[in-house]
Amino acid sequence: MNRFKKIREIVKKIPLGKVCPYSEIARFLGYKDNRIIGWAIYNNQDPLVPCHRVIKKDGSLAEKYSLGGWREQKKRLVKEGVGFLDQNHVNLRRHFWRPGKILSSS
DNA sequence: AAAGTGACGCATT
DNA sequence: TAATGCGCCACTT
Repeated sequence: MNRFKKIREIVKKIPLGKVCPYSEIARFLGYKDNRIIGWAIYNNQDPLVPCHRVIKKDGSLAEKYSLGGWREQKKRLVKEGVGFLDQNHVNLRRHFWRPGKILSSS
């Protein structure tokens, strides 16, 4: 049931300085609809959920970042050391992370 | 209770 | 190459 909750749990596990695409989270949890990831953190006020580390698969940021738009999101990421190739494209080569890493790291 | 809405991503046209 | 359609779930009204 609480897929949203599950999703947020995953998002919480994204390490500092890393980013994770919506689709990876969805796939990890067995969901076919990537949109639910965004919905799960839409208007999310929980500071424990680093929703700014969740991005689109091509590295671009969601335009409707709830806490101030993608520019704010970018600011947060840069602050964590995440590099950008373009104005709204994360350097996935360096900062890509996927939920599966939880398994290999523990 | 039913319908609308909402941070995506891929296949097809 | 760009635009459109589908997938499919929880929350709000």
